[in-house]
Amino acid sequence: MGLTKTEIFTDKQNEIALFSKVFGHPARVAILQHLFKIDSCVCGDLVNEIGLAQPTISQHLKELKHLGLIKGNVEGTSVCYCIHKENWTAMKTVMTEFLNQDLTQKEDCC
Amino acid sequence: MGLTKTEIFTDKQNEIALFSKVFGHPARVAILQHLFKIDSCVCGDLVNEIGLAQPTISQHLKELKHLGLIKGNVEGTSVCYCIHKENWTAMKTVMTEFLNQDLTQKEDCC
DNA sequence: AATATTAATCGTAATATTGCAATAGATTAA
DNA sequence: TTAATCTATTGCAATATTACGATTAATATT
Repeated sequence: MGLTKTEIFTDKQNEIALFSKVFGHPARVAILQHLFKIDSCVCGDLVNEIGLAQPTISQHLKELKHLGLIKGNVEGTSVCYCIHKENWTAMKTVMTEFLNQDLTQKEDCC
Repeated sequence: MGLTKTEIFTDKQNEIALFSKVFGHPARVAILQHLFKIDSCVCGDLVNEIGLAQPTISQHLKELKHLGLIKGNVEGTSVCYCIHKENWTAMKTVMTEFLNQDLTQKEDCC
């Protein structure tokens, strides 16, 4: 099959999975970290920064953009990318709620 | 190719990607949420709780176990699973650091 | 011992992902 | 206009993931 049965899960569960999926590749993690690190926006130097071919980087950027975590702005022949702050914050809320589920109440049964 | 070039990324980036990848499927999210919700440990009723076949659940459990986020304990014919608290906390530290990268300093350039 | 119960593994089909060469599109410079 | 530069898209090959039926393994019950 190779096809995830999204319909049997809640919207929240699917949302968490979608965000996680996009973080599930080190290139996308590296792209995001670089966008956070650099003060000004970053264009095609992501290709130099990360050691992948230009079409590959472009594809990863597309996925990040599709989820709304980054935005791109055309500047001459190059495109300036940066973190979409509002959406990043919203994503963080969802993910943090998932990660911070309460561990304290249960005793260790295993 | 379908093969991630892990060698060109840092250990941290690969670690974040691995954790995220395991959260990148709603069934695994649902399993973890259920393990958090139930006081006592949970065995094969995950198959009933989530609408997937037993081998599929078993496979997802295996991945979660492989990353160390859950542990399983044989109890008679059934197996009792629960969150691996120490490892979950360690994972949370890594993921939170990634999610909480500073947004405040940069002005919106896009 | 024979049977039932539960979970793991194997095998396989369908689909998704990753990566890149080649190409196309868009903008700037000469 | 032509050439140069940068990014997106297309097409494809290799690999990974998802899901499940069939089977196996292990323990419990009778």
